Amino acid sequence: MEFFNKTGKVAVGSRLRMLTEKITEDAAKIYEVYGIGLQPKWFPVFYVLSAGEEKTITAIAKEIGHSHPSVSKIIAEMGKKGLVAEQKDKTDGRRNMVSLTPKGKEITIKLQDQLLDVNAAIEAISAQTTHDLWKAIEEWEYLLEQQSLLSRVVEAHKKREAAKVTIVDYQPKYKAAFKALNEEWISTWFKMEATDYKSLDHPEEYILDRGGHIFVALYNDEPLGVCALVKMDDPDYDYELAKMAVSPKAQGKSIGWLLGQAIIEKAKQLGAKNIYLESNTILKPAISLYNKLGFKKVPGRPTPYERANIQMELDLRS
Amino acid sequence: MEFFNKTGKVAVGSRLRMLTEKITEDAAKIYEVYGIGLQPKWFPVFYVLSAGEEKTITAIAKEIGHSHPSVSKIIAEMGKKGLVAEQKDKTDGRRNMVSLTPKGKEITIKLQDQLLDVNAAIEAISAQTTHDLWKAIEEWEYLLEQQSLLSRVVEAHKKREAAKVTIVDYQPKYKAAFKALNEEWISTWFKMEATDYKSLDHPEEYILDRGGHIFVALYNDEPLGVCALVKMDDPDYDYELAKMAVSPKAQGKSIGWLLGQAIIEKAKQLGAKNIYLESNTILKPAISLYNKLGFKKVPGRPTPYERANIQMELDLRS
DNA sequence: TATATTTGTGTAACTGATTACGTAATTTAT
DNA sequence: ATAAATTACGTAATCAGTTACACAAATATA
Repeated sequence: MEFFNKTGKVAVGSRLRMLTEKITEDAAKIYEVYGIGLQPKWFPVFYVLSAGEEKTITAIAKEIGHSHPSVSKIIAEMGKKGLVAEQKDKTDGRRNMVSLTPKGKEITIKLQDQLLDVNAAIEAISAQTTHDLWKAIEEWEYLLEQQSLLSRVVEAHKKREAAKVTIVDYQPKYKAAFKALNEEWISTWFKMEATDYKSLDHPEEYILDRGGHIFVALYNDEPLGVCALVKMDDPDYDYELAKMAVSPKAQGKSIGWLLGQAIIEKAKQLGAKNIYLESNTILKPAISLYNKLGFKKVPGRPTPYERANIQMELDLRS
Repeated sequence: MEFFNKTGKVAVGSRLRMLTEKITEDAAKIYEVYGIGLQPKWFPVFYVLSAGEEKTITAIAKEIGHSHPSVSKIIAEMGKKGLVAEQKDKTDGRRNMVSLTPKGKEITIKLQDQLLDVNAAIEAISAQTTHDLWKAIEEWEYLLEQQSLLSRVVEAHKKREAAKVTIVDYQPKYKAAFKALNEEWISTWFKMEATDYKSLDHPEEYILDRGGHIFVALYNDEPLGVCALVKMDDPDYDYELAKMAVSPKAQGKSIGWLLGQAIIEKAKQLGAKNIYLESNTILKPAISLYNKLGFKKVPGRPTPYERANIQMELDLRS
């Protein structure tokens, strides 16, 4: 299919479907040629029953990977043709025990030849290919079980978006953004406190001039995230990670992560032995980000903020 | 899927279907996440239209490998959402020209990002596999186009059946079969002639004792085919292939082919320079077999048989 | 022991494709 | 110029699966 060369691999789904269709179409004809009176779609069910044991509908469904209504329907159809017998389980009234009838077993024998021939034909095709379809499917099944396609795509999206984000040093022109981004989340969850106004209205005096740093995350030259590294006057801690704020419209771009990384990098450059932070457990994504960055919870300390109910630290020496 | 390890490759169809399903299921979710308002099944249609040109329903169907009703339905759905516009062709009243609306074109741009991410995710999966699914599908598509699965299976069947056939030298116990098998086809198509009775009732005297040979094809020890190599008293020809007969219930076992091969082999051993035969053009499969064996039509010669209307020879020296 | 939860199954409705068929417009052949 | 064949396309029915839901039976829990 010329078409698929253009679209690229996004169309694996469509392409797989078409190959599947072609094969099942021929499968139907093959069953007809051998005149066994078995519908191709019955095959998986028939196959598991051919071992001889009685099985329940759900057990069959689980084994062949179909939904149970699908098996239920197939069994009904096969029953009509006299290939299977259904019987309620005596000890468990819910169970419908299914097994092959003598007529069904007869077909098992006839089917052997067909299976041999189909297998031979498929092996012959495989022998002519340099890429093994069977094994490739197996690998895909495994990998998709590890992580779904969806979450892989989301991951790819984040990675690509993150590449568009640049982290830069604070400049006076970002003053408004620094305040606005912080005010946005603070007033959403809590209310602005006096200490907030001090540092947000005067970042130069209260943060930079005292040996701190501020980073700004730009996306298309627009400041969508900010974060400060504040020098602390404390025997236990050198710096505090504070005023981390990311615009809600910039979700999924890893801005928080990139800002955190920049802050940690800067602290290391400054020879800090650790970083301290205060937050609130109501801010789940924030706490989860801090965890990912390596911060650990520590016992509470005095704080000027009402909203702080959790303290964390990152040890830079380990 | 454990199940597929048991069934062997007969179940490629089922297995492919399940992988396809898993992928398309996630595809649906992916479209949802990106919030583009495009249904996954619309993608192929959307894609070909995104080039910008107006296209007819059937042209799209052909390009993406769907049936035209499928495209017709998809276009109707997309039309309802205002993504495509339909317009009757002025010069050809049958044609329904379809193109993207401005709204549809807008989506094209939004879709770019999604395609990038999905492609990246799939490439990431591919990178982790040792067997390339994409290329494997391509190979299968190609090989199935060359020869359908059905005809490959039929071929495998013939080959397997042929392996069960053994060609043996004539023995007195096959005398009845030699006559019966020949009488069967002769009286079906023509009527038995005096010359027939001579050689069928007395094969030893009329064929073997005069330097000829008879081969019998056995299937499960049952004689289902016979053929004679008769010494000729003729300056042009050494031997005649005659009394070839295969039971109609033994179709698809290549018995004719195997007998023919044995006869030719024997003639070569005997140092014959050629083999002659007479037949009737009404016997299509026989003539086709003789052709496959290498016999060529030659001008008519005197013959004791009324039914002969074609003569052929095989040159063993070339 | 009474209640809640889980399990096994069947029915109904949906889905994304197909084939079959009908109709109208166009093209080809006589 | 007319008849026959082909082409474009829509509608209906079908197919092989699915999910959603209902209900009874069995099991777990308070």
